[in-house]
Amino acid sequence: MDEIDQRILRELMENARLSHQELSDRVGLSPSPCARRIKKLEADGILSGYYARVDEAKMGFGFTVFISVRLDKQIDSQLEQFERSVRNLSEVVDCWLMTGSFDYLLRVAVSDLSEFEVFLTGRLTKIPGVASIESSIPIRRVKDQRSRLA
Amino acid sequence: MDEIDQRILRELMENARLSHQELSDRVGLSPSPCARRIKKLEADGILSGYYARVDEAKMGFGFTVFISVRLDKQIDSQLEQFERSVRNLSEVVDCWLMTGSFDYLLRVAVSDLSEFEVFLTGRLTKIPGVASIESSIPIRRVKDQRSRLA
DNA sequence: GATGAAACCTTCACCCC
DNA sequence: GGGGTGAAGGTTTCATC
Repeated sequence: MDEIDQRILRELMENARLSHQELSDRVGLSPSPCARRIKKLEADGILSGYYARVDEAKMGFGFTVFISVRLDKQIDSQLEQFERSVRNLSEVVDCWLMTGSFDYLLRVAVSDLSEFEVFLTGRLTKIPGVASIESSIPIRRVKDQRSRLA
Repeated sequence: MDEIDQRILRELMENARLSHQELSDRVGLSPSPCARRIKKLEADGILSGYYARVDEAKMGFGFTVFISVRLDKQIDSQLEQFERSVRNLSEVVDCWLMTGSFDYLLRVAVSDLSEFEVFLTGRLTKIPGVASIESSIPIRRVKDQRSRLA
C-alpha cells in the first residue's frame, strides 16, 4: 500500500466507473499495472465493493430522521428479533447497535412528516420489545465521505 | 419509472460494475434498452454516482465513534467555519447539521481509543466555537443500505 | 424493445527494468 | 518485485429496424 494505491482508492471512491485507461492517466501509470493493483486491493478486501448511489430526494424520500431506540430487555433473542425487523423495513437505511444503554441508532428516509408518523406508529413501535424512541431531524448533510482513507 | 427501472437500481446499488449484458439478463431485457434506461436515470439525477467502497477496518480505521457537537453561538460565520474545518478533517466521514439545539452529528473513523483521544483533544476541540461534545461508541453496524429505493 | 457493427475497454502472456 | 506492450476477447454504444 503506497502512494499510488492511495490515489487509486481516492479516484475509485469518487468514480467507480473510471476505466483503467483514465485511471492510469490520473495516477501516472499505464493501464495494466493499474489493473493489477486494483485486483490486489480487491483480493485483500480493501476494495470491498462498487455501488451506485440513488438520490433519495429524487426518489421522493428526501426527509431524513435519526432515531434512537431502546429495548426493554437487552437479551439476545430480543436484539435478534429487532435487527431482523429493521432489516426488513425499507425506510431504515442505516442502523447501528450502540454501547451504553444498549440503544440502536437508526437513519430513516421518508417522504415527509406524515409518512414518518405512519412509520413510527405503524411499524417501528410495533416491533416487540421497543421501550422508548427519540427522534432528531437533520437540516442537511455537511459531509458524506462514506469511508476513511488516510 | 416502472418495475424494471426499480430492478435496475436495485442491482446497481449492490454492484455498480455489472455489465449491461449481465444486468439485462437479471432484469429481463436485452442490453441496449437496459443501457438507455441507465442513461435516462443518470440524466434525471436519480442515479447520482458510482462509488467504490473501501473497508475501514482493513485500512486500520475500524473504530467508529459518533459525536454530537454543540457550538456556543449559532451564527452563520461560526457554522461556516466549523463546517469548513470538519470537511478538512479526514477522520470525519459523515456529518449532519441538526435541528433543535443546533448540534452537529459526526461519524468519526479512527484506529483505536488513543487515536480518538488525539482527534478529540488535538483537533475537534481546537475548532473555534465548539462548546460541548458528547461521544457514543457503536458495537457494530446492523444495516447499511446507503439509500432508500421503495 | 431488439439487432448488429464499430469503437472501446479489459485482460493476459510476455518482456523489460 | 513492479511496470510496460500488444493482441485476443469481451463490452458499450449507436444507428437502424
